[in-house]
Amino acid sequence: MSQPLVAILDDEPEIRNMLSDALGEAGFRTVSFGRATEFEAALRKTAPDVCLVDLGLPDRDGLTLVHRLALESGAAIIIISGRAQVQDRVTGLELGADDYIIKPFEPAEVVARVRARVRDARPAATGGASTAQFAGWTAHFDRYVLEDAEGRETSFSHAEGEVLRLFLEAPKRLINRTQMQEALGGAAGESFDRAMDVRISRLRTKLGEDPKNPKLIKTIYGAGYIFLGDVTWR
Amino acid sequence: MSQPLVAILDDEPEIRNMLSDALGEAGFRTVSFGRATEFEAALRKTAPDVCLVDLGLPDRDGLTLVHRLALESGAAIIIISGRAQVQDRVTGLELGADDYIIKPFEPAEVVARVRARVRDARPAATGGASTAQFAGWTAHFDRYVLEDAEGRETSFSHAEGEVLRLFLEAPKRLINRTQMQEALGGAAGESFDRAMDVRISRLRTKLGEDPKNPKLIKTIYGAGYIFLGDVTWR
DNA sequence: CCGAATTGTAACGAATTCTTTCAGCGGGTC
DNA sequence: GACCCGCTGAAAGAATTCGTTACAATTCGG
Repeated sequence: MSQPLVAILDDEPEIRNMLSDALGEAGFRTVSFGRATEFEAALRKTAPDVCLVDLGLPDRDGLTLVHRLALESGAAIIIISGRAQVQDRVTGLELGADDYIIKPFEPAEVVARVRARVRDARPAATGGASTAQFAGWTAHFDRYVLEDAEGRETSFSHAEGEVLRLFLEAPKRLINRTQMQEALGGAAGESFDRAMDVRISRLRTKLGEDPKNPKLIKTIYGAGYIFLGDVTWR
Repeated sequence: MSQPLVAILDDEPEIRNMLSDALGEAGFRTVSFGRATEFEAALRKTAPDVCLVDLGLPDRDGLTLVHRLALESGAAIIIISGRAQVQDRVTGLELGADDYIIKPFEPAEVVARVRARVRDARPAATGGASTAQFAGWTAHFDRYVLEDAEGRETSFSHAEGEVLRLFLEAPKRLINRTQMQEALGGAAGESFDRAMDVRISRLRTKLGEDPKNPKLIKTIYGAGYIFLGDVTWR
C-alpha cells in the first residue's frame, strides 16, 4: 500500500487547505470535504486510513458521524474541534474517536498525531505468525492448507489465501471494496471488477458458508465486507 | 484476557493515586511507579497494555524512556507532561508515544484516552456497546444479526440496522422526521422521501409487529416516531 | 362524516452483489 | 510437443438491497 490516505472533513476551506498542505508535505495523500454528506458518499468508494473530522459542521451532528465512522470504518478518527471542555473531549473519545485536537491547532501537531495513528494501525496483530485459528478452522498459510474442526485438510490457492489473510488480519472490521482491491494486488480497480466477488464467493464455498445466511463473511450492501469470528494467530 | 493493565509512572504520589483511582473505577488494573528504574524492572515481569509516563522524572530523561518503550514493548504509550509547547508534543509523538496529555489534566480525560488506546489495540472487542436487548429480541450490531427469544437468528441489512440503532439509542423518546433523515445518512431530501417510511415499515415487518397495533415502533401522527420497550445495551 | 394532510405498503426498477459457466494460462506428465 | 488439470479472471444472468412511485389507509380539523 502506498502512502497512507487521510480524509479531511471541515467546512472552512482555509483549514482544509492548511491541513492538506501540511499532511501532503509530510508524505500523506489527502482528500478533503466540506460537508458530511459528500464525505460519507466518498467513503463508500475510498478507504482512508485516518479521518480528520471537524465537529460543528453545518449539515449534520458531528458526534453522530464520528460514532458511525468508528463502528463502520476501520479508519482511525481524529476529532478537531473548537469545543475545549473536558466533557466534550471525553464524549468524543467515548464515541469512538482515537484522538481529539482543539482549535486553534498547529499543523505540526496534527501531522504528528496523524502519524501516531498510522503507525499503530500498521502492524496488524499478526506478528509474523503463519497459522490462524477461527470458528473451528485452522488456516496454515505456510502450507496453503485449511484444516477443519476434525482435522481434515483441504488446500487453498494463492488467490483464496490472499482474501482469507486479509479478513483474518482485520477481523470484525468493515473492509470496503477499494481497500480490498488494493490489498489483493488489484490493478487500481475499475468498477467492473467482478474478480474480487468471485474470489470471495469461492472462499465462502470452501468455508462451507450458507449463501443465504453467511456466518463468517458478511456483505454489507454498498459498503463492503466484514469478517466475523474470533481469530487467533499462532 | 481480563481487565487491561495500565502502568503509571510519575514521581508525584498524589498524581499516581489520582490516576490509579480514576482508572480503577473505570475498570482497569493499575500498577504505579515513582522511578523509571523500578518501572523498567517491573516491565520485565508484567506486560501492561498502556503506559502513562510523566516526562520530567528525576532519574532519567523521559523521552529516551519513551523511545525505548515504543520500540521494545507492545504497549500503547501516553505521555503526561507539564511542557505545553507544540514542539514538545511533536517530538514526544514522533518518538513513539501514542498520545500526549498536558498537565494539569482531568482524570476523566485520561481515562477516556486510555480507553481509546486499549480499544484499538484489540479490534476484537468493539469499544462501545454493540448488542442491545429489548422485548425478547437481541440485536447484534457487530454481526448484523437479530436474535429472537428462542435464540433463532435472522440477519438484518445495513439500512435496517441504521433505523434500529437509531431507535435503540433513544428509546421512549420522540424522534421527528428530520432528525431521522439526518441520522439515516439521508441526503436531506425534501418531503418526498418515503424512503424512510419504507425502511421503518420493513423493520416493523422483521420485528413481527402487528401493523394495526404496533407495540414497539409507534407512529405519532404529525410528529414522528417513538420506540417503546426497555433497552439494555451490553 | 368529509377532505386534506400524513403515513403505510406493495410493486417496480436501478444499483449492487452472488454464482455459474467458459476460456486462457501455466505446470506437470507422458 | 500433446495432453490433462487446477487456478484465475471475464462474462452473463440470477438474486439482493433499497429507493422511488403509486396508491391505500389513517388521522385530524372542521
